[in-house]
Amino acid sequence: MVKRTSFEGDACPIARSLEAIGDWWSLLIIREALFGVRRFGEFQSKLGMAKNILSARLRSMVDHRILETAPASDGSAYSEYLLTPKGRGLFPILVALRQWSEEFDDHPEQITTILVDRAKGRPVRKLELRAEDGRLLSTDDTMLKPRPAPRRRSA
Amino acid sequence: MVKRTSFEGDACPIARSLEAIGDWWSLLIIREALFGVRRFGEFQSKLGMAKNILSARLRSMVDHRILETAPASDGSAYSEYLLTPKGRGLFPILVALRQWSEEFDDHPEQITTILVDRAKGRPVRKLELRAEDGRLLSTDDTMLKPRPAPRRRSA
DNA sequence: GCCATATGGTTTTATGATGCAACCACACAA
DNA sequence: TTGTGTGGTTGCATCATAAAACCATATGGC
Repeated sequence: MVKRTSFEGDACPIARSLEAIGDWWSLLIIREALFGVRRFGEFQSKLGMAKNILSARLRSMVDHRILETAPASDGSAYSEYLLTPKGRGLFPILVALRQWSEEFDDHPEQITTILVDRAKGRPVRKLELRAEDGRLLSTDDTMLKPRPAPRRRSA
Repeated sequence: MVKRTSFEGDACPIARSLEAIGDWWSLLIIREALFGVRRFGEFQSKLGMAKNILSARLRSMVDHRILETAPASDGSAYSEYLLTPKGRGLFPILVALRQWSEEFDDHPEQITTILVDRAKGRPVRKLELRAEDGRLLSTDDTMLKPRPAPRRRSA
């Protein structure tokens, strides 16, 4: 078998996320969905991707409960693709990708949009990772610990 | 030509990030690199991936200045792969992927590690997106604005 | 020095994934 | 009835990936 290796049973949560949205198009579909895109044709025209691939990705994300189909709001007989809470939970990942590009891209002048605070219209801050007590953490301030086994019922 | 569509010239910073690290393996390689892995063989054995693919990914990330090669620290005649600042800047993306899995995965009991604050050994908080004035922002509190054109020299 | 073995890759070959175009199904309008 | 637009599915060519074989360079024993 020469199939693409699956991360499905992997213990690493990063690998598990990539299993769901780590392909070439999924996050861009989510980006559009967060902007309010719902219809197949609208995804297809905005992203310029092949229709069969879009179809496969939408189906996969519905299977992963990132999207759900709804019976169409404008009366037409087709279905719409809406984000679930799990799908909206991808927002920080998109922000992190955006900010990495903004900070390190070799041609930042080609980036034409800014993410702003809707209330004030001012750019957002960089994503912050904090400790329980509120201290800002950088990479070196963190480490991985084995998770305590979930106790089954009582002790 | 039927090649995989490139996001290279895309104006969207998310697409630009995915162009560099949006493939199946790159982020897992970065994850290992953040843990201190430096050598080809070590990446290969820890990730269990094909050596040719690893070779191609390492080369690609060196091209993108995410990794850099160094002449080996332990005396052996081979080279090591070290993260650049741009590479270490991917850390928030990995944290975001991890936290999404922790929050929404269907089988969270399969996740065996926790990201903790090194100083206290306590789990970190969720990534926070804040406005300039410090307000916590959720998806709906944000929007995209066109970026003002970078002025060339004077006005 | 000479052979065995480990490390660090590259090459070869087979298959899965992707891209494009063509096709089908249905709704609606003329 | 025909035409048009939307929402897909199917076929086929090409690309990317996986697995294994292969090669080059150390390193170690003798």
